[in-house]
Amino acid sequence: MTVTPGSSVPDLSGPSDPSDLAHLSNDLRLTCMRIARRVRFEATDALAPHLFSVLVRLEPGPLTPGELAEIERVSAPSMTRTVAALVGRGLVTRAADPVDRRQVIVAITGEGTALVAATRAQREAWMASRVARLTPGEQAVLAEAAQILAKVAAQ
Amino acid sequence: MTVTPGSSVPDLSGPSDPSDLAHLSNDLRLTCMRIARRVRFEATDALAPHLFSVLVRLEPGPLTPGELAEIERVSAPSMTRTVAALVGRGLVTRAADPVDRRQVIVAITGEGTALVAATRAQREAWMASRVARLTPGEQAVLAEAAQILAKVAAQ
DNA sequence: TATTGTTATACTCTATAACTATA
DNA sequence: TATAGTTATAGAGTATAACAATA
Repeated sequence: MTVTPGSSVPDLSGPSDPSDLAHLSNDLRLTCMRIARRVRFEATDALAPHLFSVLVRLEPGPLTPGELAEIERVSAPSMTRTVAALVGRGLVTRAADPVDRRQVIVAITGEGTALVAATRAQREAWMASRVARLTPGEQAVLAEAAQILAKVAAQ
Repeated sequence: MTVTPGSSVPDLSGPSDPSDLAHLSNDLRLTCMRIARRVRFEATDALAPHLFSVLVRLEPGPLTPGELAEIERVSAPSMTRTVAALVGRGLVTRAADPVDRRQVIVAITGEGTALVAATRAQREAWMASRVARLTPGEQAVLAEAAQILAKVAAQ
């Protein structure tokens, strides 16, 4: 590695050879997967992953079952069941579309929004408590890295 | 944020108030989860997640079904099925323990090892191709960040 | 009698195919 | 005739409870 381990001052010349680059990308990948796993694991998820995922999709606004099935990449019958489960828990509502009555409008309820917020808060608390223990210098590096990683994820 | 967005030189004073810290930890968490998701999604996994996970556990050495069930946090009957599926694909072998004949020794095969290696290479390639597009300065920041994040994950 | 692992049975989530209602 | 969604049925995965083999 061309970067000194443990130093808080990054070597801005960056990795000098392909081997370093391979190590870096692999370390990053593994670390991100571990953190994601820990975050998911620590949270006492009150809802199964597929139900929670749909709930999050509905936060910006109502969608039809067909749209949800496409976004979540599951079949239409699967989404019918998933929506039914969420309706049964009072987390979403189903309503007939007034214009095209073949369609159904699925919308998140106040209870659903609250559940998503609570889960987010729980996951955020896990991460925040760990980041808070780092030195200001380390936090600054992570602040930089967060923006770079966001670009990587968006590619 | 006290850190200039887009700058390649981190502000080593770090976030100055709790709100920044909350934002940072949340950004990091979301970004890590997105990258983990993308990596898993992009890889054309030839094996279901639970099968792959067991295979990885067996890489260091053979284990019994009971040990695997505890590590993977599933029931013993579930592990019986999982091991049977892996045996059916030729990825692991089952053998009676010569000492305690109640026990079964599950070991990864050459084919199993090759499959794990191929999947790893695929996942690494996805990440490496994206990291390679970054500037040397950005890569240097990520190299620093990878070490800090590893500490966070290990906590 | 305790332990290791398997078989029996049931529940959940998934899918494809067939069906209903609407356009 | 085409489209949106649901119901019918089947295939994996999970679990608990009952069982067989071994210590």
